[in-house]
Amino acid sequence: MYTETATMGSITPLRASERAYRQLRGEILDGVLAPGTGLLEVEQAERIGVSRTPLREAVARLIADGLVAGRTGRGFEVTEISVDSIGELYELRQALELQAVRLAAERRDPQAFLVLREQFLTAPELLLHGDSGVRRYYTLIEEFEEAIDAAVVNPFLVGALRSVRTHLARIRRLARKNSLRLRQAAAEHLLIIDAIIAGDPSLAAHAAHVHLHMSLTSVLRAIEEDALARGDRIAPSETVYPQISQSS
Amino acid sequence: MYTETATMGSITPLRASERAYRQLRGEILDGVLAPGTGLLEVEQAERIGVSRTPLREAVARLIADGLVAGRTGRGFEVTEISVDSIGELYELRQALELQAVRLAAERRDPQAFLVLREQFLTAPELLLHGDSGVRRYYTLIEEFEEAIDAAVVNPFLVGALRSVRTHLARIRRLARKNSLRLRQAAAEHLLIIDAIIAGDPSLAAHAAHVHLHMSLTSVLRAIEEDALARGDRIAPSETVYPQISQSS
DNA sequence: GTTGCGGTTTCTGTATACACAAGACTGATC
DNA sequence: GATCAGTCTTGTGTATACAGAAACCGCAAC
Repeated sequence: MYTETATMGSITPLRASERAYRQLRGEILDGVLAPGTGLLEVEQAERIGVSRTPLREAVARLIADGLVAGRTGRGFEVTEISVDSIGELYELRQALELQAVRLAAERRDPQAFLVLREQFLTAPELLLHGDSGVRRYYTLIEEFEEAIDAAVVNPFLVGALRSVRTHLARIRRLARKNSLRLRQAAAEHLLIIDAIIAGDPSLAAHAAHVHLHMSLTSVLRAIEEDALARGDRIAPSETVYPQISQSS
Repeated sequence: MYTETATMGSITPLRASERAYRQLRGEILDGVLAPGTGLLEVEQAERIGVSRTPLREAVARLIADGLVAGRTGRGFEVTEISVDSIGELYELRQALELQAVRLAAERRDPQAFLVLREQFLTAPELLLHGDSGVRRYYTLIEEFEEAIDAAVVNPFLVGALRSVRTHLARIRRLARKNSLRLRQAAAEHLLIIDAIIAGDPSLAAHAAHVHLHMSLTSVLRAIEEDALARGDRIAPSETVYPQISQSS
């Protein structure tokens, strides 16, 4: 959004602030910088190899993204992800994605989604091919999201969606999905795509609603199982939807 | 969100970057800095009375808000508001506000909305009292929005709503509403409030949908009338929804 | 043992200086 | 007279220096 390098692939030396932003953002999304980690300006500036000025600009952008929060006195810290915040994020996600697929169904270029449809049909087979298949599947999801963005046109809505996807990327790391769930998800996506091709906004929205419900349920269950496997004590009454204290 | 001055009213000297941000933001929202205005760092830093470093931080936040866009070569500029972008903003607004009132109806504290209800009942009377009445009415709207935010709880959703409201503030300036429309709007708000009090999410969402539709129609008509009054040539076929070229 | 106060240290917030790049202007040549 | 090239101006991107403030540590008193 800042530096247009559309013509050629990042031949531009890239500004220091942009480098710092991308590196920090990447490290936060990959979990290298764990939630709650306290960061100091000088320390990070040295590590990344830029001076404090561009680093501060990068941090300002991360704060705007909601990936980092300014601490009162000392430095800044990577924001926490609580189970509550996952539910909250999905409430926003639902509002945005239902609207997005609705508009996409009204305005779509059928051709683009017909191509996507073919690819999603091969997903179950794809997911039998181990880790590389899973990666290929995730690129497919990205192409799907890009097709939606292109069909929706609306920059405000697309911007809000991008923000949500940033946080989703962090959550995905928390609960790596099993391949059974991924096959289900592919089928759910196929339904949404069919509705969009058919130009049926209402069906597209309802299919997306179903998908998001399944997705949230799966994520929460995976997190819960991870917690149990690590031996965290969870009271029996809370096993279905464990309530963890909320930051923010 | 940055500086907590909850205890006392802005006794804190306030950081230079924060001052620059608030001043620029205020001037953009009030239209003092018109859309399309080109801004230069040195020039603005001098005018506001801060050095370039905090000014750049302020501009970075404004860019994140979508109020300002970086120009390729020279400086930055206040973003344009096209008629298309108003429609697009309302598409996002609809997604967010319908979800918000839905959740508010589920989670609300009835007491807060009963108080609001009483106040909104007096709105038609209030709006007979000229300009001060109109200002009082707008504070009422703000209280309504705050009550929704409090009832929704969800920080992600509330954050997205705040962003939308920022852009709405600019649009309101473009098309100052007549008092007839404001009385209608008050009645529409009352319906939403009643639905929330009744704990009926679906009714609340539908009432909000109606309100937004009326609001958008009114805004577009007001802008069109302004354009005609200024003598702008609009082709007859475009009178209902004039299509103006889109920035962003 | 705990609590309060003061000194010290470290970190942020801001200003400023410097380097590099992109336009603009001027002069020369065709 | 027009066009191109070189220089010059101007503005951003970055580094760094300085000042003020907040946290930490130690000491002392209760």
